Amino acid sequence: MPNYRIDLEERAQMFKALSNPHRLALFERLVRCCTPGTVCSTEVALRHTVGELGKGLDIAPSTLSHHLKELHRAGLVQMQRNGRQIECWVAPATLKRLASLFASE
Amino acid sequence: MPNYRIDLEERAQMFKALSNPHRLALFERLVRCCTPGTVCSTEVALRHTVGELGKGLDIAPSTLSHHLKELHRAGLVQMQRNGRQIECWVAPATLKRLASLFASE
DNA sequence: TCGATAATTCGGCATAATTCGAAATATAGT
DNA sequence: ACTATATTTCGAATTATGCCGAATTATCGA
Repeated sequence: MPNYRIDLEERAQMFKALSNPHRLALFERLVRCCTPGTVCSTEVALRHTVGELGKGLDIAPSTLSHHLKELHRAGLVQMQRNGRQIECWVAPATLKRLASLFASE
Repeated sequence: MPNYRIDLEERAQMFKALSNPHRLALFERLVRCCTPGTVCSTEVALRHTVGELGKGLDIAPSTLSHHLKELHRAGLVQMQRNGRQIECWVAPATLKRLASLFASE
C-alpha cells in the first residue's frame, strides 16, 4: 500500500485545479473513461487528445491549453506528445489518492 | 442509497471552497473528528466553535468568518448558533458525497 | 442596562485567475 | 521546403479572491 498523504498546500492545489467548471469538466471527461454500457477498467487509463477534450466546451484553444496545463501542474492529469497531438489521461493512482482524502475509515 | 450526484457548477463550488489552504485546514480540522488514539465515529459529527477553529491559523477574525461562510455556502460545513458562539461541523453525508465523486467503481 | 465576548458585515486594496487573440512552435504529409 | 494541423506561449483586459481593520450585531452575566 503506497502512502497517499500529501501536504496541505499540495492538497489545496489539487482542489484549486478542480475548482474551475471548465477544468472540472475536462478532468471528469478523462475520468469517466467508459461510456455507459461499456466495461470500465481501472487499470488502463483511457487517453484523449487536447483537441478531443475541448470539443463542446466552447473555449478558445489557448484557454483549453491553459486549463490542461493547470491540471497537469496539480498532478491530476498526465500528458504526452504523440505525433502532432498531445494525449492526456488520468492515472488510476491519482483517483485513489483523491478518494482517500475523503475516506472516513 | 441516496443519490449523491450534483451538478457541475455545484461540484466546482465545493472544490473552490477547498482550494484555499486556510479553508482546507478548517475543513480538515472538522473532518478529523478524532485525535490520534481515540475512536472515531462516522455517525456523530464533532462540533467546533468558530473561535476554536481559528486557533493556530493566524488570520483575522473577519477572514476566518469569511472562510467559514464560503465552506458553508458550498454545503461542506454546517453551522448553528449556540449562545454566544457558533458551532460548526461536517455532516457525515457530506464526506460520503465527496468520496463518491472519485469512486472508480 | 452596561460591559465583555463571539462572530459578522462592510469597504477597500493588493494579488491572482480567467479569458481571448495574435504570434510562435512542433509535427506530418506532399 | 511548404503547407496544414495541433497545441502552446505571450500580453492584456476583466473579474474574482484573500486579507485586514473598523464598525456592527448577538448573546450572556453582573
